[in-house]
Amino acid sequence: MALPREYPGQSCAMARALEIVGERWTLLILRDAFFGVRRFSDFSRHLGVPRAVLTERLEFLVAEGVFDRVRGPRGRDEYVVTDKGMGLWPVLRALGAWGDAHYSPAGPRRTFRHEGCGGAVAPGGRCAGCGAQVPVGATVLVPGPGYEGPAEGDAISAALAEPHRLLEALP
Amino acid sequence: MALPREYPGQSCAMARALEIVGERWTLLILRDAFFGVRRFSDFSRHLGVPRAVLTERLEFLVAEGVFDRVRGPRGRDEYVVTDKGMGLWPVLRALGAWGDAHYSPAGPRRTFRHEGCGGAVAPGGRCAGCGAQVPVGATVLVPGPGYEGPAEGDAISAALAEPHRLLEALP
DNA sequence: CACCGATGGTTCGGTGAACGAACTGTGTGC
DNA sequence: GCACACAGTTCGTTCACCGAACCATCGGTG
Repeated sequence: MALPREYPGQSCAMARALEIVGERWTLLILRDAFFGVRRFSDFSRHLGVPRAVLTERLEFLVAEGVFDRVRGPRGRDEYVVTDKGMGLWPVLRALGAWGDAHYSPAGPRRTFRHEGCGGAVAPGGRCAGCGAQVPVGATVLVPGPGYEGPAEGDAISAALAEPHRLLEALP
Repeated sequence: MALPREYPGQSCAMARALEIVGERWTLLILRDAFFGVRRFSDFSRHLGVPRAVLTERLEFLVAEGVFDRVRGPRGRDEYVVTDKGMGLWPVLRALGAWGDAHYSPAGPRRTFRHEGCGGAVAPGGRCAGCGAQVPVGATVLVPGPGYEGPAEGDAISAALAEPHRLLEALP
């Protein structure tokens, strides 16, 4: 049988992309990585994904060149987004924009601003202030009006609630 | 236990969106719908998805307001994308752009053009010809240099190979 | 009218993935 | 040496996906 991640017979770029990032948890792992999460246990704690699944997903994403596994300080492995992985930011941004538009009556839970200029970054990546196309690394994540506060006793979601640049490692 | 489609504890717009469209097959069903597929048997034949799964997905997407179920000609049910569903086009477009960039060495398999103007539509939705933001319904799907031809004996993929407007019912 | 094929499903047994809890190994810091 | 955090692995259970077969309805055709 075809592997469950495959979509046999679909010679389509969207299907091909979904074979890489379409499995359960994968896009949320990637979202956390954009938000600055890098370590196995931080992904695990913040997402609540079974550890075996997390191992398998990280392994696969490294093999596909979406993540790099690097030795961080104190001998800990860190998973960082590659250039290829950064190409997936528009996908996550579009998903978030749709989710906010239809399931956040109080307004967006997170907003994105152009570092320096400070203008709001539209889902397409354009800055409403200066009109520039903002690269992922120059985007600052700021809680929006619909933000509901961090989960109880979760250091990761508390750190995510502070404004910070995308892809920058959390403290 | 939490329903399998859920991501418990994630108060995030992306997670919320993935609870709607993150299950296996859902985004491919939606892609086909944008390309003009509307009937149960056409989805089934073209995607090869198990019929029980297709039933469940269509039902759920109708309940969530992504599809409308309407009585088509000759008493057949048709599933058409709602305004809310159209909001997901940027997600699919971004996925396809990433898939093309990294897994289509011969160039994109499909391209998108601005109806009338004829300019290429960028993943963000802007027309390279006239600079306008192109609505989904004014986008024309055209096979690109990486297109590999329709699957053998598949009337649906043959119809998809002809240039046509998005969301317009196939012949 | 009886028949027939297409449509739009439902049912059902088998299989593989996800789940969660427990366990293991490995590298620091004290 | 010892404790602890980190980064997994193992394992039994549960659940969704799979594919094949079955069923009801509708529209035409003889």
